[in-house]
Amino acid sequence: MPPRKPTPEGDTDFSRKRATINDVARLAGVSKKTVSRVINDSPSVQQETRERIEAVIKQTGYVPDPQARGLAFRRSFLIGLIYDNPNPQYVVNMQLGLLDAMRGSGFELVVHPCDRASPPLVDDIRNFIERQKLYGVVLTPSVSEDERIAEMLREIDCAYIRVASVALDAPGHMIETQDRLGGLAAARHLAELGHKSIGFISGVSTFRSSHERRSGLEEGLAEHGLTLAADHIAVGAYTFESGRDCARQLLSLPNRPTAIFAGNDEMAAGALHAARELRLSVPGDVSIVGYDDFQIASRVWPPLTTVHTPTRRIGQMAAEKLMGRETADTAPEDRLPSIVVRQSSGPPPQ
Amino acid sequence: MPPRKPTPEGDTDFSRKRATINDVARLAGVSKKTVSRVINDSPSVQQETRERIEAVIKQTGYVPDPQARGLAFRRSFLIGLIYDNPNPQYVVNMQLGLLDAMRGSGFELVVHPCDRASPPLVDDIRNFIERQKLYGVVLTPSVSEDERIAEMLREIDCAYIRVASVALDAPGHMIETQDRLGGLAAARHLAELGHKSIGFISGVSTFRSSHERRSGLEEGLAEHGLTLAADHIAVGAYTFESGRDCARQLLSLPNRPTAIFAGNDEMAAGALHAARELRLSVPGDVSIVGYDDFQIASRVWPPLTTVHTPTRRIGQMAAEKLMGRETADTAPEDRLPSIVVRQSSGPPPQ
DNA sequence: CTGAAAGCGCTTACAG
DNA sequence: CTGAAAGCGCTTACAG
Repeated sequence: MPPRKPTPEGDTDFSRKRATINDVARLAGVSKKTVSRVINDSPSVQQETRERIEAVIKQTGYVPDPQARGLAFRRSFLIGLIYDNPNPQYVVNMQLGLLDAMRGSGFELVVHPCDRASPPLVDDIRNFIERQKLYGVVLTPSVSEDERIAEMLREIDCAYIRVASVALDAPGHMIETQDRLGGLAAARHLAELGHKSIGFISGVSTFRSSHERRSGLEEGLAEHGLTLAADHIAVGAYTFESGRDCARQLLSLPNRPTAIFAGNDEMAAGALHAARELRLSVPGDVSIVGYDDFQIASRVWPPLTTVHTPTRRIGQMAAEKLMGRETADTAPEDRLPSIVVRQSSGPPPQ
Repeated sequence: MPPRKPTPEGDTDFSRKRATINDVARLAGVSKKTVSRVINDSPSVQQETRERIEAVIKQTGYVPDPQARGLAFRRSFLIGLIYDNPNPQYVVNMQLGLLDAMRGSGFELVVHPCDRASPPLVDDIRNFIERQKLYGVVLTPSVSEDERIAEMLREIDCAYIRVASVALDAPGHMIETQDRLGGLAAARHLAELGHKSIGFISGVSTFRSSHERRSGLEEGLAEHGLTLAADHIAVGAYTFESGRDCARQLLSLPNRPTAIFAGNDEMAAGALHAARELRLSVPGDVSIVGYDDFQIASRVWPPLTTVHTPTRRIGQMAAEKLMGRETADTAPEDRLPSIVVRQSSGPPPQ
């Protein structure tokens, strides 16, 4: 078979080479500007013309080139995920949620981990956004809580969504995870089991969630006439090791708590190790409750009672909001933290 | 302060608006083509001219627009990560490694999880690549093992790197993780502890790693005159639940093994749960060895002896190779699996 | 070694 | 409602 001669005037085989806006315009007998109007859902196209163009688009399998479109729009079709949370499961769940919403939209996800303590952080993010002309960005804790970044984003007029435990910005820029409610659920669970002496292992204080989870805990205890004793609070760092160390400290107290609420599952897993070292049984001697409901919660022994966080759903909501495609309201149980009772919590010892 | 009048002929304030190739050309008194030559490291630019242009680039902070460059090149500066491994830690480590190598290169990472069982898989990936005109892609197991995808990649002439346990392609397209060596290390460790009766929980058979890890195990056992009994092999699915179920089966055998090598940490964690249910102590009654050395390995009790996989380093090597920037040879211990001894393995019971 | 023209595949003004 | 021209910021192919 001899190589096919290119037929510049009437080529209609787009199985190998992708069709362009010019091909569609030629085949539909209109100008490329009119094709552009159809692509961009402009209302000012005659119904009949629109249908003819749409037929050609379908037939040729034409898809607009995001690069060319981006160059002309001065804006790409890339969405950036900017994060500093080191937990792999959080990161992956968030990515999956964003991608859930982005599937079929023509947008793609560019990931950008960062270090909040890095001095050039704000400039780095700014360069990343300006260089790629990002369509918008999603920020997760704790970088989402950094006002310097939010300010820069407004300055360069970049669309953004901040995922955080409380409203830090205008509603259009926020997805709230309401971690206070998670702390509240943990407190109620433990109080209802009969615990009166409860310990708290906090996450690192630079994460807003640490404070929200604690304030929810205190609110829930107060409902039952209980308070969080000062010496029953230990400040960890959301890491396994810090959870273990904090739990050692709390469980070595003469008046040791009968239950510990840890700020996340990693620290709760550390607390489990500390209890084992001290030959305390869980939940017989001490109940332990985590936060996140990541895989680790069901891998440790005993499986952890924990607060489930709908991270993937949160990610989906964030991307929908960024793309201006908010779907119908989500049921609260789908987007708010909720307690998952497993085997690490039980009534206090007699 | 009155708004500055734009000065089309001599604007030199690029603190707000980014400089373009035209600005640099004008300021350096050359054509934009010559600036383009400097950007692209063309040798045919006079030293003096080059220096003048470089000075202007530095002064203006000019960075070429990847979108415009991409449109002209017919290729973007995006690298795609295509994966179907559901383990969050694997995914995140791989991403971090790729980003390690990409930092400062001007490339960005676009993530593309997929489902290998999906019928339109190959077309989806092809559309993803062609639409975004990806510079190249990195594939990880098990999609990296799919020949239909590799074939399509060659057909559309897309640069690609396959990360897999063995060489499935030309060296220029491969990063080998050599999982056989990991199985070998696990076997030697257990044999040296004195185990004679060893069980194996395999990963899902559609992952090449399942077979490589097993063949390494058998090779290591053979070195000590041992073999893997047929009824000591259970086929899991790389999941926690499958590991638990397989271990239940193996540990309920009349001639139960004194040690179990699980194909990954998740299954090893499941095996730990099974041992606990059966009131077998680890490692007193049975030793358990995992594979991956992800965080979970040190969170469970007892902390797992496991095979460490340098996933992040592997990712870094993959991106370097894709960008044609291979650095000096890595020490083998940096890129090969190696055993990490913790507390889940010990001598067999007397 | 250097440049003027044309083009990558789109969109934004501006007309009509 | 539709289109011809100019432009987004680069590079390729061709000259000189």
